[in-house]
Amino acid sequence: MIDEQQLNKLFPSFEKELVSNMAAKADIREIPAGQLLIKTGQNIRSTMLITKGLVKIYREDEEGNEFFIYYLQPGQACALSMICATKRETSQIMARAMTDAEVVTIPLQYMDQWMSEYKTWYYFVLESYRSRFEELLITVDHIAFRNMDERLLFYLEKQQDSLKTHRFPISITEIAADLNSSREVISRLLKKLADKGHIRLDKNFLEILNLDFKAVD
Amino acid sequence: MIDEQQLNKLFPSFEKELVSNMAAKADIREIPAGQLLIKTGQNIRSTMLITKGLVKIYREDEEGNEFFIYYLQPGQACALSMICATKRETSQIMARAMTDAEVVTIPLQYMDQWMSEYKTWYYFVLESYRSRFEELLITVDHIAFRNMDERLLFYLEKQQDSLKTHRFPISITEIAADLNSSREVISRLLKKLADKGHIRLDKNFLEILNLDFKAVD
DNA sequence: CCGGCGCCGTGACTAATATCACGGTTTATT
DNA sequence: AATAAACCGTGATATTAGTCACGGCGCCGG
Repeated sequence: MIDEQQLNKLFPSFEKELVSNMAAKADIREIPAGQLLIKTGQNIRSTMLITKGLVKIYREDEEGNEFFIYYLQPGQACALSMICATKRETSQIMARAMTDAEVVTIPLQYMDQWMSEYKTWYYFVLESYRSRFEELLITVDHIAFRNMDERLLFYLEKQQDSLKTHRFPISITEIAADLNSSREVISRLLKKLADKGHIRLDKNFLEILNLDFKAVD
Repeated sequence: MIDEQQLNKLFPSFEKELVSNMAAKADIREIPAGQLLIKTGQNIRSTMLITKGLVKIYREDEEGNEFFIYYLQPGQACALSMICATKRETSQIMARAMTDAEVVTIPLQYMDQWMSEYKTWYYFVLESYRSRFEELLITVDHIAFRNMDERLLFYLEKQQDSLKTHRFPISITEIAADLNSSREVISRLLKKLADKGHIRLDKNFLEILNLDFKAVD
């Protein structure tokens, strides 16, 4: 059973009736850390709202290359799942729980119905599109215009912001996959950053000391 | 004055009342070929619907590098202008008229008001987001996973589809700018394609003969 | 205690792309 | 005709990133 109080806290903009309706109509799905929520090519029949945990959204091509797009946090929706759901298309992305996670899944018909019934719902949907679109545009910028060293910095900042900590567990191999680069390349770039005192690496952890590059060559 | 009949034809999904309302509240803007509609950093206060001509949407970074994103055709809206307008933010993109063009500009307040008043309007807005989002995702794929030769092919296909012709005027310099590559690189790649019989180049024109690569190395 | 495994660092090499330098062609303008 | 401007093609070279080959370290299960 869905906890209305929790929903209220995570989605404070939603009107009361919408929350009740959601609690009645939607399902809760628990996802253990590491498991996939959505797979490329999968049919999507529901919209997902994150209520717990951290979900990584990434792209994967035919050869298995990955490319990190963004994280979803509690209180956010998978904009892609709305797109795919309403168009009855297959997913173009992968979603993986990075920690134990919990999502509310809303069947397709309600997603659309609530759009006209609840103003707060469609504002929420629109805002999800907007913010993800902008994020995606910035991502395009980076891969189009920047070299790997700058992209790596941007990636680290994003991690810091999403994980809300300066020190987090991550493997170099994973960073390389996220940026669709190779372990060796990232290893060398990180070493440079460490040499300059911007980060510190210990086993399995990366600590960000200072990413302020304004005064650095 | 806005021609309601023309609006009806271009936006067949819109209900009659919406079209009348639009004709009354919106402005028409004529843009000569080559001119900018939107510039990065500009404040956006209205949503734009294309009614005539072809509009190129692209990204530009601080150093003036360009990156083509997609074309907008009559009957389509600039999803970005909706985003920027409703959030009162500055534009993150450039929009340039490739041919003489005409756009309907809708003041911010109506964009939002109509969302709740006219179902057909919000379906249209949602659909604009959706399709642009997917297009952007595919673009990300290409720059993340593909080499320039494949990206060039994809670009040519896109041109062919948008311009609805196999033969169109374009300079190699412009293709290079669109792909954020360099003229020399594109020149060499096009030569390869020409040698294999896939395209033909004459001065200022590019003719696509056959982009079917299934049986080619 | 040993072997396997996953992760890591590094030097050498290769591939892709960008840049430089140059000269050529066409077109418009004077 | 002379000149300028905007294209274009091509060889040489430089830069960036990806790949290969290797060895090291730490951890775990038998």
